[in-house]
Amino acid sequence: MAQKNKIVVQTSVKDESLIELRRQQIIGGAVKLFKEKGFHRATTREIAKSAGFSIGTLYEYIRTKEDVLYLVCDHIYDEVKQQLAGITTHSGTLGELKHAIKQYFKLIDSMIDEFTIMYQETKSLSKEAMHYVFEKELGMVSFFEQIIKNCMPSGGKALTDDEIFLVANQIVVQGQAWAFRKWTLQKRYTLEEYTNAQTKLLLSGMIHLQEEE
Amino acid sequence: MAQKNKIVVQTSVKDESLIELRRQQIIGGAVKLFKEKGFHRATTREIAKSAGFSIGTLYEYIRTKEDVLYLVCDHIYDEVKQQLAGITTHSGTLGELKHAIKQYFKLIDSMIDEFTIMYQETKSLSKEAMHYVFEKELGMVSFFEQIIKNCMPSGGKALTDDEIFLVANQIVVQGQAWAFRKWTLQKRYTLEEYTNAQTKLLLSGMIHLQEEE
Amino acid sequence: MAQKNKIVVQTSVKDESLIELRRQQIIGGAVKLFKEKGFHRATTREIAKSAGFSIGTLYEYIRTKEDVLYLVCDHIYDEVKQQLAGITTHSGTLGELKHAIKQYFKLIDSMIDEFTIMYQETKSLSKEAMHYVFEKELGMVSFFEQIIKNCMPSGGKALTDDEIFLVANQIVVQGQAWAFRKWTLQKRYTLEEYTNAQTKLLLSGMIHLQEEE
Amino acid sequence: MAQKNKIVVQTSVKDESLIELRRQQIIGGAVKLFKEKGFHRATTREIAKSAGFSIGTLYEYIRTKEDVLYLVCDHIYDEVKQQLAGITTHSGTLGELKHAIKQYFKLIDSMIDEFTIMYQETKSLSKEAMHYVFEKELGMVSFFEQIIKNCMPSGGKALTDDEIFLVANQIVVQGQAWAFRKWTLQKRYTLEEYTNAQTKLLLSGMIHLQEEE
DNA sequence: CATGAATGAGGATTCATTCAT
DNA sequence: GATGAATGAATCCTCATTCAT
Repeated sequence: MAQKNKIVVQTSVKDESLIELRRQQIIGGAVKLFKEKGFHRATTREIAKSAGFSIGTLYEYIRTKEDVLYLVCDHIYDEVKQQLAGITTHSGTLGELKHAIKQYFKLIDSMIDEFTIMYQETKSLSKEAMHYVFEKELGMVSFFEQIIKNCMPSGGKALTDDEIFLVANQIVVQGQAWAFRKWTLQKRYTLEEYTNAQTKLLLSGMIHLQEEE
Repeated sequence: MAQKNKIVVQTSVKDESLIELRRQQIIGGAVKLFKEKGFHRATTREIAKSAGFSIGTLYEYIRTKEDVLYLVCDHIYDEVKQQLAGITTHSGTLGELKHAIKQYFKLIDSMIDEFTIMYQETKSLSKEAMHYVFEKELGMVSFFEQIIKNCMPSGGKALTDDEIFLVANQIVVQGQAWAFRKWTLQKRYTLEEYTNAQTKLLLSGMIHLQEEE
Repeated sequence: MAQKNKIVVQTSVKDESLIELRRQQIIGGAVKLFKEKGFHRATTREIAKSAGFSIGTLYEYIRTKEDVLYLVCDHIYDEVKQQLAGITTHSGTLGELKHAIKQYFKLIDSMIDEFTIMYQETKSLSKEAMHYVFEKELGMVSFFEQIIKNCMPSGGKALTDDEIFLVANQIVVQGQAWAFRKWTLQKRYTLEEYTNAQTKLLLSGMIHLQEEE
Repeated sequence: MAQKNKIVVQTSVKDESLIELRRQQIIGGAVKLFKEKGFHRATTREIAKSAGFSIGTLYEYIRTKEDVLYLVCDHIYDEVKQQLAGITTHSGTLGELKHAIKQYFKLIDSMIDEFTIMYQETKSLSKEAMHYVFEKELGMVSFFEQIIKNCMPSGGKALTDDEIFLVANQIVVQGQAWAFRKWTLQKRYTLEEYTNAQTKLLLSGMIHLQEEE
């Protein structure tokens, strides 16, 4: 999940720590707003207000409205990256994979609004920013690919790279599914139950994959 | 996947068959446009033009721009419903499930634009329309629930309803994932390969689910 | 109240009696509608519907939307003219004036909607049509001028033409006032009471006018 | 003519004195325009231009086009209120009434455009705003009721409340009549002459009212 | 004669962005 | 650095009018 080419959102303000503070305010305000009415229906005035300052000030820290969306998306990945980074025990056991999944699902649940926004508004980003977001996506997939590769029981036929890729995708997607479909999944599962059930299903499938042939 | 309370998009035109024709034109034009620039960036004038007539005429067949989005969403489900309806062989075998998945994935691949639009713009619908779309979603899930229930090998411990629900959700979500992530999945898999791999993984997991305990 | 230069509303229909019928329908429908929402807020579609036929048909009997307004205004004056024509007893007494006022007020009360419309929408007419309406107004004033002139008690100093004109205007205006201010006048007066009180006040003032000097 | 519940026209601008300034500009521009083409035919762009700024700016000071009309109506009453307030000498003589009438008629003559607009476009206001305007109307009537009550010569039978109300209405209406009918009245009377003649007629009638019984 | 589908100019309103204070 | 008033392009939607059937 290496972070490269972070796109720079231009500012006319010099004080770096102030920039950081204001951006946190912008992101916070924007997330609340975007969740409620979506990126397009939220006005810059509202974003500024929700962030706690005037439009004039908002525009001291961003160049265009789209920047706000990018800021939000970027922030999510930073968070994800940071959180997942601390997970891997490098024990190379199935337990590690289970743990990673659990943490990932937890993370998503705690940032449901952010994730929902990101996946629904991504296409409103410029090609450049969209590309950056896609890269982050791939980073998450390869994070899980790595763990899977390391934890597969050494005995038996190894999974092919493509199979590992598929499973990693599954994990990432099913995590996102919790964000998008919480409204219905919740009726039957708590996050914990959902996590366990998905994990069981996934690992079970994964382990028996080679035998099926 | 029973269809209930279809929301009526008001028209000031009386000729039913003309309405049908024009709406097909609207949907066709809108899908092309929405895919390209998203619902919000597409103007009503563009929609009309893309449909092949004037805004005036467009507004004879819809009430608001949102109606166009609803028309698109509704059309997708009608298509899905119709296509899937012809699938089930009622053989009650695993083969039936495999077949259903295959057809569903095929269907999604053939309507990728429409699906992408629907999932990204859903929140721009009115509460009422959104509810209707959600219902359709649930319809698809229960379609697969039904097939799964019927095809599980009779021997062995039966899956619980919640487990069946989870697997059905998996299928629906992984189908959608093909639409959203085709850009990356495609690099490694053709649709056929993706379908096979996913099916194998899923069935494998499902079948061994009870033994794991 | 001589009627001159009636403006012709062009028609593409030949049958005279049909034209008459359709126009009555148009006027009837329009009055109802205009009262409710005003000339500008009423659409031609609504007018047609309210008249009982399609817009296509409506436009067979008028050239523009304004024609409808003119039709309504013209109709009112025709009615007023016809009704007042039968009033004058030519007795040349104060009783005649009283009677004329009473009938005029009655007439207005029975056509309140039409009058209200006419006075509020007049300026939406073309210069030409507006001029025609103004002429009709003057016709009404001179109708009363005539009666006043004839009924003044021969003894005493005669009223000047300007004074007669003023009184005639008073009558016309107070009649209209009943239409515009019925919402408040009604709380204290029935039409009959209002008529009597106004008449008393007016005649009283008129009669004593010369003595005041 | 107590002023209650002034309806608030929402603004997104905070500087109160700027609001006041801009509103005066809006009212000024609007009156000119409305007089010329009526409320409905005047576009918001024209209003803005006539006021001296862009539509964007116009909409910083109003919410809807109707607000402009309300602003105009409200402004008229404020003017009337202020002007009439300074009139009453509280001498309780007929002279006071005469003076009040004279001032009122003068006021109307100086605001002919505004009055004409108000009476012709009132029905385009929302129920709420219309109600407010009606209230102001009543305020004017009771202003004159008060003066009449105080100035009637103490000898002789007193006028009933209903009669006073009627006379007050007369005054208000005949003032308005000068605005609506200036086009014809002017041919025979200057404002001064009209005022005198009307006053004479009215007072004459009023004074002799009781004797007539 | 009657119908109603088609048209598109026109109008109200919004909102991202700028810039003087 | 912060503010918020000003701007006007852009957008949704309406509706008078026409014309083919």
